[in-house]
Amino acid sequence: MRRDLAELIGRRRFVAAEVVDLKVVAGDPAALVGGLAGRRVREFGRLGKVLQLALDDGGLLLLHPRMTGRLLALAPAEPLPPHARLVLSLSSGRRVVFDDPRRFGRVEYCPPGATEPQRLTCRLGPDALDCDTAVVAAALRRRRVALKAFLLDQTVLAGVGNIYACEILFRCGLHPLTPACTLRSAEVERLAGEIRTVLAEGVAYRGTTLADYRTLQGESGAFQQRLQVYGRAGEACLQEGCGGVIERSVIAGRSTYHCPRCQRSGRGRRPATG
DNA sequence: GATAATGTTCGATC
DNA sequence: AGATCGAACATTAT
Repeated sequence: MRRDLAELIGRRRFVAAEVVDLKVVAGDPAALVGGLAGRRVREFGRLGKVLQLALDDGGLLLLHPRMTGRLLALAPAEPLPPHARLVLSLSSGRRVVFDDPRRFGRVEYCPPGATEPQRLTCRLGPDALDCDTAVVAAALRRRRVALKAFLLDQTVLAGVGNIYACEILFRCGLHPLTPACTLRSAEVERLAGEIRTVLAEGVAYRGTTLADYRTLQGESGAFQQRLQVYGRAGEACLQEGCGGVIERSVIAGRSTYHCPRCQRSGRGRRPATG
């Protein structure tokens, strides 16, 4: 999303911002509208799942798409999509709309020199895409939580969501219930490596489109074709010669998928093997 | 009509 | 303090 947006917007100015649904703004909608007018983006950044646009006057525009939010580039005369929440008009005449059926997504405007903490990013740990193995190792050591919950905790590492958490643990051969602090050093290295690899692959495949996600140009991602466990409950494990059947469970309140034969480092909490 | 969904936050309870 | 759980948020699709 960050790369597509940087390409589309570039050095063009925002000529207007329209808040279609007040709920999308965390903070003051009028401040956002007034603060964006006439500004251009100095830097297109991102931390975890949050887009960070640094403006030329020191202001900041943050956006978190949550479950179903997406940014769409509109053709010149194209009508707004049915769930438009925010519309940004550019000096090129083009418009970018934040479309979000479930209305969980949020945008936040921070004026230049703001003293208040940024609501969308202030609790985030370091970014997961280029996470440092030593940082992951230190965080793992301190926590007894299930690995699945560990990966979803955005204060530890920012950016791993439910789909990628399942895929990362499968590739590591680690059971999702394994307590974080029990990993051996080889497993720690493997986990940190797969976090980086799986996320990079997700980016290369332009995301995972199960139903809602679209690129800025409205195209579906392709990583859903690469999923090995997510959403595959009852189906055969894809690992050559495994013969296991993918199971679904709920960990940290989220659907979790794993192969009971490939992922067995449960340290006593794994299901009976028979 | 019931269920589940790519995410986060808050309150209650251990 | 940490963890854990459920509920809440809101809408759509199956």
